[in-house]
Amino acid sequence: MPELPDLEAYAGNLNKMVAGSQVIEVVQYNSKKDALANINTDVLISSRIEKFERDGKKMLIHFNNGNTISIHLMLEGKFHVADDINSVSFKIFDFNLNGRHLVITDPKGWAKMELNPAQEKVPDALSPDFSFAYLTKMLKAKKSKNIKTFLIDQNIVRGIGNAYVDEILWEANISPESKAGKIPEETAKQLYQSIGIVLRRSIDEILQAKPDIINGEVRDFMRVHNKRKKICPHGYPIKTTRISSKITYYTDEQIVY
Amino acid sequence: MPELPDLEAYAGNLNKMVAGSQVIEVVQYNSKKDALANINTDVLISSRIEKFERDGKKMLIHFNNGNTISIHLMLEGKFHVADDINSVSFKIFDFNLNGRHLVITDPKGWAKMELNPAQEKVPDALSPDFSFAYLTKMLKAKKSKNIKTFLIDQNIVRGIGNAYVDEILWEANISPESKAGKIPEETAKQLYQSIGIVLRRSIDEILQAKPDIINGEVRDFMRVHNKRKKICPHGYPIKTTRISSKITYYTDEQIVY
DNA sequence: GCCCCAAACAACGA
DNA sequence: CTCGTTGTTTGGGG
Repeated sequence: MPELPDLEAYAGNLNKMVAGSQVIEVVQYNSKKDALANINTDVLISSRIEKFERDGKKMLIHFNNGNTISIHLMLEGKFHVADDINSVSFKIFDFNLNGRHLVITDPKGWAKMELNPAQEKVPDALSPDFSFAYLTKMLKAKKSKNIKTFLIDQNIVRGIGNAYVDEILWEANISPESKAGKIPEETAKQLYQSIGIVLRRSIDEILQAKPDIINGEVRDFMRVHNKRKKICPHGYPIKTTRISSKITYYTDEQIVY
Repeated sequence: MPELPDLEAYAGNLNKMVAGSQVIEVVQYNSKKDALANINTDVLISSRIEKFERDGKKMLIHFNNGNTISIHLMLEGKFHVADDINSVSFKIFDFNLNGRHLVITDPKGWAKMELNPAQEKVPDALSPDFSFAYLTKMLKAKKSKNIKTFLIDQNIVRGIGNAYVDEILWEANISPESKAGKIPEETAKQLYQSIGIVLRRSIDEILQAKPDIINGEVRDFMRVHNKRKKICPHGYPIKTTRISSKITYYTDEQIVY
């Protein structure tokens, strides 16, 4: 559920709340099969949390002894900071920070965690690696791919999901039915800028609505991917359809390439 | 272009015309790259043609020294029997039968020939291997596959192409939009019988129209896959659509499963 | 709303 | 109208 802007907001707040804390104990609640596989938690004991860093749709926790834990929340995973561990349901992982707890929950048990994950090869949507040259190269390489499935494909660019892609395509005035290879150079530039604008602006909008957010999603500010809105800011009625079986919000203003 | 019934008719006539003939010389016209690859024609010299046998959409020529040549005509390949080899265009292969010639032509150069091909594992549509039990097993195994693409898939059953599949599905009263897995047992029985009925009847109808046919296709007798017909024998208007980009003729009488 | 895998489908070339 | 190969989409499951 959380996409890049949500996770970025979580990271900032988790840094404020628990960075610097020492890990006293770690408990894995391995209710579901392969969640948290292969984690040797021994190496974390007594280390301190140095920093939370978002990477694509994953959260990285860097420890001061050089280790890193990556967490992908999938559909329903959540971070919590709690004094009383018993008050938290659906726990899958608990960092005991000497009294306080950083807890990861997931009713579905689909969240994925890894110790010292390999370096990612695909650029994060807000990293400098995601250049305009890279975008145009990939638009050509995947020319017959639908532009919406292109943007949410984590093997092309990491961090964008089904909600923000609709916002980005609306901002760029590109129909979600377009083919990647048919987008003209000028429009690709527009798209590239819209990705940065929408993602960065949304981080601000989330923090404005919920300054202390570490889980859940704020979605009220969304221009089109928004169940409650009937009309986009330009006055066009918001329509819905399905693209590769994903619910899609758009307007007729957006141009099909 | 030729499908099972066409090739079956060719085989009978070629047996009448040139079976027993001795091969004096063989010439490969290797204009296109990989047509006829790997054929050592030496082993054919001086052997006699024993028999033509259709197998799926291929023609097999069995020689009396134990060798077999297989020929897939693809879209535009053709058999010819000619006295004057120079009168034949687009030659790709010539069997000199001491004066007469058995010639294979193909303007596109796509036809494929093989010496002593491996035994096929997929049943031919008119062979006993293609049992009702096999059909129902495959309908289950490929349950989400479209029924038309199922029947023309040469990895499921060999011999049926885009023309005869429409005839078969019309005969069985099954819409070409159906999913393989949704066809009830009773209807599958109907389908199984229709395959045999349509294919065998068509061989007769072809030979009735052109008793000496060894190339080209007779299609006038077709019930629905027929450009000129507007109405099927049951009085329903014939409609056209595309299924996996193949032109498809059907009527609304046919039930969608 | 997530990701993965397998199977089905579509586009292209020979 | 043929068959392969390749890339993309779809559907099911965790």
